[in-house]
Formats: sequence, C-alpha cells, structure tokens
Amino acid sequence: MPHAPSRRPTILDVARAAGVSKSLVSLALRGDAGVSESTRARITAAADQLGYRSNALARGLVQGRTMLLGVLLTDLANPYHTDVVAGIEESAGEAGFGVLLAHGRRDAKRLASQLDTLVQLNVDGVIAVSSWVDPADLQAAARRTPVVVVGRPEHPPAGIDTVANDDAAGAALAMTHLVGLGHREIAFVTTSRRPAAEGRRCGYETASHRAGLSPHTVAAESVEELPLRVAPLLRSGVSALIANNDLTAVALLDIAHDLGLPVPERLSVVGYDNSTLAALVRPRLTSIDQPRPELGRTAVRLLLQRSGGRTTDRHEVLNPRLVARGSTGPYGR
Amino acid sequence: MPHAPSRRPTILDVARAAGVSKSLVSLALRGDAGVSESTRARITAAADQLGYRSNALARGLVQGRTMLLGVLLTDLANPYHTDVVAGIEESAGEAGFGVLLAHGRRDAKRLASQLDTLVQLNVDGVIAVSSWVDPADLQAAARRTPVVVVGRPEHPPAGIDTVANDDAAGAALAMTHLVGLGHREIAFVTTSRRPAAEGRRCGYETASHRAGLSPHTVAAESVEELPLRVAPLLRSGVSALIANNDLTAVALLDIAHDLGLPVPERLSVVGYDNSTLAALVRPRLTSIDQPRPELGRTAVRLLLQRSGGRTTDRHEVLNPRLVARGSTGPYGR
DNA sequence: TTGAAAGCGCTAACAT
DNA sequence: ATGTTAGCGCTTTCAA
Repeated sequence: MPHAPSRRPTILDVARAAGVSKSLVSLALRGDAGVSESTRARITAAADQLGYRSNALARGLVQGRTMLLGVLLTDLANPYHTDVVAGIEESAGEAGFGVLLAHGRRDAKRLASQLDTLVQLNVDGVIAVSSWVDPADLQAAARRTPVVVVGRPEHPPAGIDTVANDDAAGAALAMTHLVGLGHREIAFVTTSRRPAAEGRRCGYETASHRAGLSPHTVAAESVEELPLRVAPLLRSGVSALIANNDLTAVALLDIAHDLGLPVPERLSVVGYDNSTLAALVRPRLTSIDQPRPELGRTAVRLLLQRSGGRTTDRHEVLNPRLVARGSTGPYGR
Repeated sequence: MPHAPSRRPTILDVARAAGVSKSLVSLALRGDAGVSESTRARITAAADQLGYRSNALARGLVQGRTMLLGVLLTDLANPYHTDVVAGIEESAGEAGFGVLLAHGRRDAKRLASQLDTLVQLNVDGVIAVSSWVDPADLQAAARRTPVVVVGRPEHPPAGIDTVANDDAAGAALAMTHLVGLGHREIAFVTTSRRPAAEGRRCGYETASHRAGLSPHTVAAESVEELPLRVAPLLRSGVSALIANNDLTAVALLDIAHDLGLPVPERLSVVGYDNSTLAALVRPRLTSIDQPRPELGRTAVRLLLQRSGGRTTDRHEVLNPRLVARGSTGPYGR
C-alpha cells in the first residue's frame, strides 16, 4: 500500500519492537558475534517488519568515514569514462566501498561545486576522471580526503596521485603501425590543446624524428574547421593521418569520403581512445586503446594506499595498445 | 603545503578561533541576518583560514533533509541518459538541490544496492533513469523518499511517478514520414523486448493498419542475429525499415551496405533516440528524438510536487519528434 | 549477553 | 546580537 513517506523507522523503533536496547539492535544488525541467536532473530524480524534501513548520515557521522568513494566526471556520455568507472566500481566493491558519481561538465566552477558536495559528504576519497578540474580545487579537497586524478591534469598539484595512459607511447604505436605499412608522409591532426592531445602530439613528433620522417601537425580549433585545414595536407601527398581522438578520426573519414579518397586504399587513419564509435563507423577505425578499466582499478588502489597512510605522491602511467581495424592499410596499393 | 588529511576543522574550531559560540558561527556562515557585520567578518575569516567546510552528514542528520537528489542510472555511456541528467541537473540546481549519481548497469541487483545507498544517504528524492530496476525495490524506496522513473518500467508500481516519451506516437511519426515519401512496404525491426521497444512496435502496427498497410515485424534476439533475419525481408520488397533504436538502425545501414543496397535510394531507415550516433554515421540517420532534457526537468518537477505533499501518482507522457536526415528518401527513385 | 551513556558535527529553539 | 542547550540516529566504550 503506497503511503506518504512518513517518519523513517530508527534503531530505537526496532529496539522497542524487539524489546531490547538500541545498542543491541546495532550490534545484532551489524552481525556482531556476542549476541544470542534468539535475540538476533527477534531483532532482525522486527527490523524487517518495520522496513528499517540504517541511516548512513548518522553512521558516517559517528564513524568518521562513510565507506563511499566519490567519482567526479566531466562527461557522462564519453564511453571512455564509463569504462574507467567500471574499473573503479569493481575495485571499490571488492574493498567494500560504495561509489557515488558527481557530474560537472567541462566547467571548472561546476566541477568545483560537485567536488565540494562530495567532500562535504565525507566520502573516503575522490577520483577525478577529468583534466578540467582546477588544480587549486583539487588541492583544497586533498586536504580533507585522498584525491586521485585519472588523466592528465594541466599541472599535477602536489598532494595528489594521478593515473594516466602514456599518450606519447600511444602515438608512437600508431607511428610504428603506419611506418610498418610503408607510409612515409604521416601527419598528426588534433582538435585540442589539452594535455592529453599535446602528449600525443609530442609522442608523434618524437617518433617521426626517430623514424627519420618530418612531422606535419595540424592543430584545428574545432572539428568544423578540419576540412579547410586537412584538404591541403592530403593534396600535398600525405598518405596517413593520426588523430588526437576517435571523434576527430571519424571527422577525417568523412572528409576523405567527401574528397573521394578511399580509406584505407588511398588514405590511412588512426584514432585514439578505441571508443565504441571506432567499431561502429565504416570503415572500422584503427585506434589506440587505453586500458580503461585498469586505469580505474589503479585509481582505487592509489586511493586506498593514501588512506592507508602513504604521504608521497604517486603518478602511475599505463601502456596503451593499438587495435588494428579497417581504416589503415599498406601504402600506395 | 600538502599535508596528510588531518582532522577536519569543525564549527567549534572556527568558533574558538573567532572567539564566539558555535551557534553564531552556524548563523553567520549560513548568512543569517541577525549577525553583526564585524563578527561575521571575523567568523568568515577564521573559517577561511582554517579551511573549514561544513559537514553535510551532520547537517542532514539534524535537518532531516540533505538537499540532494539521487539519480539512478543503468548506462552511463548512453547519451540519452546524459541529456536527461542535464535536464535534471538544471531543474534541481534552480530549486537549490545537488545531484548525486549512482550507476547500476543492467543488473537489478546492483541497481537495488545503489538505490539503497542513495536512500540510506537520506537523499530528498530518487530519479531512476532506467527501466531495469525491480519494481519491488522502487516501491520499497518510495516508502522513504519520493521516487520518479524516467522511462517505461515493466509494471509501474503504485506510489511512484513516471515520465516517458510516447513511444507509440514516435513510431507513428516514423510511419507518417515514410508513407509521405511513398513507401508502402515498411517493416519494424527490433532487438529488444523491453517496454520501450514494445511500445514502439505497437505504435508501428497501429499506424500500419491505419494507413491500410500490413505490418512486418522482425524481432531479433541481438544485433548479431540481424543480418540473417533482415535479408529475406529486403529481398521480399520491403523498401523502408523502422528500427527500435539508433544502434539497431546503424546495424541495418551496415547490412544494407553489405547487400549492396544504397541508402536512401533503395532502402530508407529510421532510427529511434536521435543519439549522437545518428549525426555521425553515413548516411546521417533519420531518427525519432525524445525530449530528453525535458524528461529530466519533468522528473524533478514531479519529485518536488511529491515532497510538497502530493500523494496521487502521476504518469507524464511527452511527445517525441522526427529529425529527418539522409537515411530516408522517396520510394523507388 | 545485554544496557546505559557519551558524543560525532551540526541546527534550532530558547535564553540572555 | 550572542550564548546555552537539546537533540538528529547512530556507534562505541564501559558497566552490569
């Protein structure tokens, strides 16, 4: 029978119903050993009957911890984040922690307020899956609870651990792949100046020099601007493109299509992130895969180490791998 | 200077630092009128200096409310959910509420435990953006806090409000569009038996009959099974397909491509959800758009009405609209 | 094995 | 304008 949410039953209601003290109820419901079976049965029965649920606020207040981890997200829709969150949830669950998500978009102010919400809730740690949070805000939060950043913050502030994939190594993987296919004129195309994109660009340029090739980098302000910037490149004989991410890569596929350049016969394209998109578009996108769940699991591990007393900062870097699909092929077929 | 998160300063620490009582600190920090400017200044200074942040657990405990709304999600990666969440965050923010997300995948057990976490945290309401939550769990939650479901639960349980788009109307929009283009043999292709897909199927069948056409429905178990089920249909002269969602529609585009059937010249395809995917694939997908942010805003409105004392259940239905793109064209061109 | 009592950090009603 | 006091619901000594 749906009735208006009346006053929630408390431990005291259960105690009265079972005819015991409230401390005994607390002990019994948490499975303490020193409670006789008969009383425990009576107590659980009373609790069930009343529909009692413990109050996490009160518990958190008295225990000084909530057994909750907070995760701060920039972008829900990004499947990259989803997989990282999956890894976080897995490891957190194993360690007995619940996971609460807060969502701040690409807006430092929003993110700060969400971070604050989490901190005020006394979560036992915060994982920021975002490079958009203001370092000062992260540091303020880190004075109250362990903070780990997944990704590459502009300037990793002191007191904070980070986990990221090795962007430079990922770009180098793309280069090795393309050079192995016989390409010599390989360009890097980016629509972002954020640290992740910059890391990839650096890796690309280093790998170019190492392979004895001269790098061509196109940095567009937006996806819309790409056709204008990329067309000359393609006319100049570039046969392969490395994009800063899959979204850019898909835009490049589109441009190639519009120019009548078949992919991969005349042009090879490599994306970054191996998002679900990569497996959906035609041709399937060759892409660099970040170990996303592993990033999440590592973040939780770092968090627990912090709670455990570590005070030195750790910055973990995980290796990406290349997933070859249909958007790359041998040169000059 | 990053130091180990020591004991967080409390209102009492601030009070001592400012040389006042703790109630005055509470009043001052919350902007109560009856505090002299000079003391207020002293108090805020002390609070800033100590890096004081109020404890939401304690506040929630004493006030009996947290000013937080909980949102239960099935699938973070789905951009549909993202947009609904955006609407929720907008309306919640205007009403002074924070938003906490919990993520349970398509797993009733996980969802139940996440729902419990939110309820135990004493959130002031829960919005379940998911049709996968066990109705019994929803009802249990609804005994403690207002609950709104966005979407179409299998059997809407009593005591719970819902908001959904009108799936039947959406399918009818697709029919009108295709019939207007001259198509006569139009099939509905689904990979799901969930209420949303069923609603769309019903709408399609009703619209077919109304247009004097005979419906063809293909219900596949999975996307993988589609080619086998759809090929005969296409051979039999069907010239247009309505998919239960965009993912299915994209799979259909692929199948058409593999069969050498140009879209939209020889085959028209309509998706459902107008996801970001729809604007990325080639050809761009004509799709039915749900008013996603509006769904979220409506959910918050319903929630606030409940908190405000409404006890009767409300079930809002919002109208979708068709977004025409390149995957549909006139018959028999 | 059980109960009484203190207190987590805060707000709110009631003094002063 | 400021201080005192009594809880919110729970865990946690400490006694019985």
